[in-house]
Amino acid sequence: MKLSVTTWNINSVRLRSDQVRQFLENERPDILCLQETKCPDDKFPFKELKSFGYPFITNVGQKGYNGVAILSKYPFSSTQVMSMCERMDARHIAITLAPEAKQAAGITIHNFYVPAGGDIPDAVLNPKFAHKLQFLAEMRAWGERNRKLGAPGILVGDLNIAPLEHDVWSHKKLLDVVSHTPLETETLETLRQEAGWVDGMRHLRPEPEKIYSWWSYRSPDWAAADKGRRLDHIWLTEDLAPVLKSMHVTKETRGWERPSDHAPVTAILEL
DNA sequence: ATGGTTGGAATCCAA
Repeated sequence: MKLSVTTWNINSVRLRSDQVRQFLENERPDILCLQETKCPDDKFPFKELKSFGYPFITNVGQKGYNGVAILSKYPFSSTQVMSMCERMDARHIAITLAPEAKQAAGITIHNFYVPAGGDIPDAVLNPKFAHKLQFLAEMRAWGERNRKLGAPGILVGDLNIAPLEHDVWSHKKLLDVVSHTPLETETLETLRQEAGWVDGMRHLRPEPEKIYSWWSYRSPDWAAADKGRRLDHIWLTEDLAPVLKSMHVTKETRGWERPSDHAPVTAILEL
């Protein structure tokens, strides 16, 4: 069987629920992980999203900021929410697929939304950058514990870091820009490798191919300028790497009217 | 060197 998983920072699920519908109609992934839903739990559009053919939904939200959700065609046997940095921030949610998901049963899918980190890449001058580093430190500690469980897993999300040289439009120009500083990129690569995750996109499409999933709203002609960054990731435990068949970015959505600044990233596995 | 845009909530903050 095929299992397809998409991650998409939607930047307001209520404003863009019709774009979610259009994307799901076009691609029909089995699982859709959303970040930045920006929606308190009592206003989350469960019914509407279910009507798109995804009867199993889990969500953790908050008013105005953050928020993560997972839509699934298959039932899950458990859900999990981690509180990071001792805050109530809704930045993680996970599911484990139930027996009805057949060969995919038992796979856990973690959906993360890493803090953006503000503008100044200095933890002393900028508390938001300090928060990002603390979040990464907690992800590292969690990743090591998680690896010892030895369970098959997929980690997706807006990690707000473009780790490799060809994950940004200009490596040199972005070395001092939050999301591509050596401190961030090295920290992310180290925690990924320590926890045994394979970067799905680069596993199939190694450098020097340029791959982006985000284009700033501030660029007047984002498509022509193409000053993108690969901030959205799908990582797999090593046992799942051999069954990863394809990875793609749906750049089309970035050209839709009133788009999210992030495009969906999808992995297709053959289990 | 600077400012550029967006969403949500409240007249600014986070991205």
